[in-house]
Amino acid sequence: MPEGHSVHRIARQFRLHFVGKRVSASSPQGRFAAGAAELDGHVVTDARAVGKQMFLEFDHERWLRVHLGMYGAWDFAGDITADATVLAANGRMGQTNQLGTPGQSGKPNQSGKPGQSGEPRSDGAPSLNAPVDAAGEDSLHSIGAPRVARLRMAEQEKLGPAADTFPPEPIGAVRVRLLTHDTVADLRGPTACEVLSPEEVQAVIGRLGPDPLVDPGKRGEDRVVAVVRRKPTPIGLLLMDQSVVSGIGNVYRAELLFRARLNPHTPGRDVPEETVRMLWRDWSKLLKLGVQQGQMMTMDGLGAKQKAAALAHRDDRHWVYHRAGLPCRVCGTPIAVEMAAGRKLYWCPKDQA
DNA sequence: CATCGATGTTGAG
DNA sequence: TCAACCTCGATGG
Repeated sequence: MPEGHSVHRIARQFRLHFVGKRVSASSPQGRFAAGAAELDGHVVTDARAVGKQMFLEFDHERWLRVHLGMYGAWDFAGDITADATVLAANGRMGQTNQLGTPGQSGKPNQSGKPGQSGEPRSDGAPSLNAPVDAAGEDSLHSIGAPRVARLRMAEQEKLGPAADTFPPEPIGAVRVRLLTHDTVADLRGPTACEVLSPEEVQAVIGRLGPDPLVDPGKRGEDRVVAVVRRKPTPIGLLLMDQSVVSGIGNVYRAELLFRARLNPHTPGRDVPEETVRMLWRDWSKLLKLGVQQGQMMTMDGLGAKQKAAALAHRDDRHWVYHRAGLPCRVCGTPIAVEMAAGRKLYWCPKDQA
C-alpha cells in the first residue's frame, strides 16, 4: 500500500529506535526462519529508504531488504514515541484500547515459537515497559494504567491497542520480529523480505530510478529527464516505473499529472523538458510534505477550511484520485478512470486534455 | 458475516 | 495480460 513517503517514515522510525541497538531476530510465522537466524544477535547500523524499498544494515555486512507491497505493514511496540499529531488525526487501529486481550484479534496464528528467543535478561527486569517517563505518551492513552504503546506503520499510521506486556504477542502472521531491549518491530505481509550482501543491495538500488530524498537536486532530475524524453511510453506509465523514478505510486501519479495539467497518455518523448523537470520538482515537494505530515497531501495551497476537510476525510484529499465520475474540482468535468497496466488511472479529460 | 478491492511487484504464459 | 502473493478496511445483506 505505501508509496514513497511511508517508507521514508518507516526508515526514520528504525533510525530513531533501532539503529545502534542489538536485536534478536526471529520469524514467528516461520517463513523467514533462515534469514532471521542470520541477523539474530547483531546490531542495526543503518536504515535507509529508496523509493518503496527499505534497507536495514547490520554490523556483519548483511542487509535486510523489505518491500511492503500491497498489504505489508510494520507494527512497532515499546518505546516508540512518534508524531502525536498524526496519531491523533488518524485515530487508533482495530480493537478497543481495553485491558487484557493480549492475543486479541481472535487469531491464534503466531503458533510455532511462543516465548521467542531473545528476551533481554528479563525474569525480574521490568525493563522499560512501563512508560514511567513517557509523559507525552500518557496523554495518548485515556486509561491510566501503564501500557506498552503500539504503532502500525503502513500507508497510514495508527495507534494499536496498547499491550500490557513487553514484548507483546505478535498480531497476525509475523514474517520477522526484530526485538531490542525496549522496542520491537513486527513485519507482516511483505512482498519482499530478504537478507542481502552489500553488493546485492547496491545492485538493487542501481536498478531503481532516482528518489528525491536520496538523489536531491539536479542529478536526479537530469536522470529522469534523460530517460523520459527518450521513451515512447505514456508518461502515465513512466511515472509508475520504479526504474525511471522511485517512490511514486498510483495516487501520486494521478495527482502529479493533474497538478501539471498533463494528459497521462502523452508519450514521454513528447513531454516538454521543462514539464518533466516540473514533475520531478513537484514530486520532490510532495514527497517531503508527505514525510513531514505522515500522510499524502496533494492539495497544498488550500484555504484553512478546505485543508481541514482534506485532512479529516480521505475522500476530500485528492484532486482526481479515486474520484471517477465526480466533478473535477477545477472545471466540473466528470473525472475519467481507465485501466492502465492493471491499475486504475484517474484524470480530468478537460484540464488534462 | 461474506465479499470486494487496494496506495505493488513478480513471474508465468 | 493476468494470476498470485496475502492483509484488512469498506461495503452490503
